[in-house]
Amino acid sequence: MAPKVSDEYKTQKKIELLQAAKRVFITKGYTRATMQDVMDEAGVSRGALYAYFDNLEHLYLELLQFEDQQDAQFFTPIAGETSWQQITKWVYKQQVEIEKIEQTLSQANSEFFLSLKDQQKQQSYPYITTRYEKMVDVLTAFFAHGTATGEFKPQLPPEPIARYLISFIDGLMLDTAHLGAEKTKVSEQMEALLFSLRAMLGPVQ
Amino acid sequence: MAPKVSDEYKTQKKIELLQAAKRVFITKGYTRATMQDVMDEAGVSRGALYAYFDNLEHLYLELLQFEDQQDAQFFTPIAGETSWQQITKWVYKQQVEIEKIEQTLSQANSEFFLSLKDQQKQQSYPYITTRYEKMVDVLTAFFAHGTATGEFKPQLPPEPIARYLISFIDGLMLDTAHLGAEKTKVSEQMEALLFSLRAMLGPVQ
DNA sequence: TTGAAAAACCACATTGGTGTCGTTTATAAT
DNA sequence: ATTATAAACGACACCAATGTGGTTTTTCAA
Repeated sequence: MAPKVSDEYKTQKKIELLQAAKRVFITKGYTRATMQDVMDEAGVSRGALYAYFDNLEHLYLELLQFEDQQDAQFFTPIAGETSWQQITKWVYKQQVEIEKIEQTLSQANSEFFLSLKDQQKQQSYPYITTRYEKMVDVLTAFFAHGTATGEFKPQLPPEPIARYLISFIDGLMLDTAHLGAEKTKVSEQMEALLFSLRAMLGPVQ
Repeated sequence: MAPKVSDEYKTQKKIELLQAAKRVFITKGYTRATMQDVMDEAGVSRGALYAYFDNLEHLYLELLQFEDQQDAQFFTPIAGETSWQQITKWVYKQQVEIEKIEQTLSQANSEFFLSLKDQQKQQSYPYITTRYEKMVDVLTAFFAHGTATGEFKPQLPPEPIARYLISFIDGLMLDTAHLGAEKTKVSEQMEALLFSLRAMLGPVQ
């Protein structure tokens, strides 16, 4: 006997489908995207797509995880750079990301998270709820490290600073997704953010 | 001859329907709410509801305007209170609002705004796009006033501070709508906000 | 080469909601 | 009372999208 294609094949195909889905989500957002759109974009039949993903929600969730496994390491201490330099760089990276928000998944992400308000769903996707916590942890650890080296003299505990930073970025993304980068004056706001961070962290430099 | 019910009647009925709709939007958000839900909640027939509102979008827009015509005057200078006291109060009011986010329209609002990403729609509803601008103006004027009286010694121009403040609040709302008020630690973040504002505005006191 | 098994196709039944429209009911001026 | 008129009703046709399952096509080991 002899069935089947290689083990590779399926995961490769899956990645292909995820990439097509990503394109769809970027242009249509989450709410207005459909399985049909993904089929069309991937040039694949209904049955094929459903063989890999049960529904749009699962599809998005997989995409989210796939994308996530990229970043993460931005906040591990780097030799030869001060923590303040690192965070300045990160802020700038966020700015660039937000300024070309039309070409990112930010909008779709917001929609996706909002669409999960359904109680039941939230609990069945622990991944979603731990994402925020993880980011808080990473930032908190980063601030703690900067403090330990004597570079920061924080005026507030590190964790609230971390949460505060996340809220601001999320809000700026939301507003910019809605109004456009010119209307929200992204770069001016980033200046204000850096000013605030400096005040809260009291970097020595 | 003689037709018709009173002129009052219709506007009264409309308000009734808007209130029913509000309850629906609070519990289901915007995306998952349907005209059917509103009919059920209001105890009214399909035809009746459509006689007042063409579709869900128009319905929400009218509700939004109806709700908006409440606030507005929070940032007009008040005799016997410093600007810093006023803004502290406002921040606290926001905190309370966000902490009971399950009973407000915040979630529905976010969803509604996001759902308008469609280019065409955005332009046909100038009200939506000017809402943000109006809030920026109000806050900017408020900061400028506090500066004119010598109470603030701002380290940044007032407008970026205003936008920055709005972004943070929007982000905190978004995250809290998604994760709940305990997970986001609303009050700690508000402390951080006040700290930042103090640093940016340099209030004398 | 052949044939078993999986991958892909696609037609179909189903769902859930929308907006319309002909009909019934209620209102109030005469 | 009568009657013109508008408000409210609810059945219906429609649409867009979903998920299923029987069929065809590929693939690859024997």
